[in-house]
Amino acid sequence: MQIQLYNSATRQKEDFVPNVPGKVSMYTCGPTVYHFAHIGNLRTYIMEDVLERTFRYFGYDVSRVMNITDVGHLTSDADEGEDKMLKGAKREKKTVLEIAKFYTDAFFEDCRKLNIKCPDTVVPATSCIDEFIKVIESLLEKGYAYISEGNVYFDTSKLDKYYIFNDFREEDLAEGVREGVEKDNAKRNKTDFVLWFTKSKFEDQELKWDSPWGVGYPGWHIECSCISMKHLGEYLDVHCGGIDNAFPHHTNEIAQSEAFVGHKWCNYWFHVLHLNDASGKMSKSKGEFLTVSLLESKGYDPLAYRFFCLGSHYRKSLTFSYENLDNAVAAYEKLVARIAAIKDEGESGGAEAEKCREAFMAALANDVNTSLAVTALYDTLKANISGKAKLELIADYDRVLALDLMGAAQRLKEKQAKDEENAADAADPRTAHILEMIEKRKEAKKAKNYAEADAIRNALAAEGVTLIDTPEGTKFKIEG
RNA sequence: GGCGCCAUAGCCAAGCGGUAAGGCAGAGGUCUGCAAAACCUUUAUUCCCCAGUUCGAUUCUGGGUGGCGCCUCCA
Repeated sequence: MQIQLYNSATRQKEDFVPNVPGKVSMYTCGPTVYHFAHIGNLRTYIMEDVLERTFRYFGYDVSRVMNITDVGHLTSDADEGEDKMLKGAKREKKTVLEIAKFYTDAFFEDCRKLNIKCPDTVVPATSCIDEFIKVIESLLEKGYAYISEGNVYFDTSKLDKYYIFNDFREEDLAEGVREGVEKDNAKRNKTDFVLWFTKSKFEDQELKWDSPWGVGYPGWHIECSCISMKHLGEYLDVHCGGIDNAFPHHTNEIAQSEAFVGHKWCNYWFHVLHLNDASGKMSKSKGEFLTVSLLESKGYDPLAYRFFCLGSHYRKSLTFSYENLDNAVAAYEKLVARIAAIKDEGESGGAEAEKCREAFMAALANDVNTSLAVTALYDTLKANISGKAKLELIADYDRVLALDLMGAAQRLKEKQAKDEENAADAADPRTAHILEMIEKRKEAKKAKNYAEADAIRNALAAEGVTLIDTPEGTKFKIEG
């Protein structure tokens, strides 16, 4: 089955054809590690993870690279013109590299909880300074870059076509739109950007390296271009990132990478739209700082958040609210319970099962339509096939959805089995107590003293014990 | 100011020229003394508004309205 992907560079859905048959090279812009990631950042990583898993599901051999931005950059959330990394370091009285390490670990811990597969190759920007310098030197040699007031700039006027994702007109570009971003008079063109800084905007820039142009640090865009080319070569299949990076970051990456290699660099651009809250774009400094840990502390399973993300398409902005999350939680728990109730019996596979699988694949092949893929999962649950075939399919789908469906169902079944075991274990004092109450309630019911019966049920409920009346008698469930 | 994306039931959301998927919530039912759980049934004469193209438009075109994003380092 042919995968189709929307390509931001051409603004249309295209057949996905990799440079090397059967192999996909994939680059993902990673986090800037000066603070915890919020769940909006993580939405992008979840959807990129689904993309990678989709490629693998379709049999591609995927090489995926992600950078870690541990070189300081201008802060923009509540911008005070201070280096982000340094700001984090000051806040926590640690060195910049300690901060980077701490938040890199925290990022991958969040990923682990969300079942986001760690990319094959993760590269901190600070480990590639030599590569950055080499590429910048080459760009200077080729005439695509110039030195002005100590900094090295990329000369965008040397390009036939600079804008890729938006059709801006030069004169309409507003400079310094964001607070704290000042107009740089050393640039020849409005759109030129820094490849190497020697004059830090910040007095106390901490991380600096020697270079042919003096002690300084690399510009932001060069980092991704170099890391990608170093690990994935001159021809890249897919480049991913949040939509906010389309301009200027990805536009600049294309400019410098193609100027460097002298030919087209990346074929497909995969941009994930933002998670918003009621007031708009989520940020680290505005409103509640929504992290995975915060959700966990409120009792939410991180995978319920993943399920929430899967319910919508990556190219549509998504609005977060606790109401919406609760909706996803209820749906996720119900889904797991339905899977746990499936009996593993009957024939595996079959023509009908294959139809289900094809519907699931078709959803993914259609520009990673996760919402339809989830629908395909529900349809499989309802399909007229054996329990065994259903379980096989669900386990198979979960290679992409990564909702730990089988694991969660297994744990639910074990819990149910344990509850039954507890119910049978009259030697346990708590169980003995519950059984005694159930017996009393039974007698009250027999005597049609329903007020008494309900009082007993309520008393047990207050202890976290839920009674379930079944034709075979009263069973109970202990919370937690 | 410019550029881009989006608008479908109470909520989330798919579909994008042939007469509105799916999920959550709700309602009704089976079961129950009543609940809970489970299961079954059900829930948009209509897709922001106005024109146009068409035999036919939620889907295409034009014009509005509203929301969101980007415009030098936020995913």
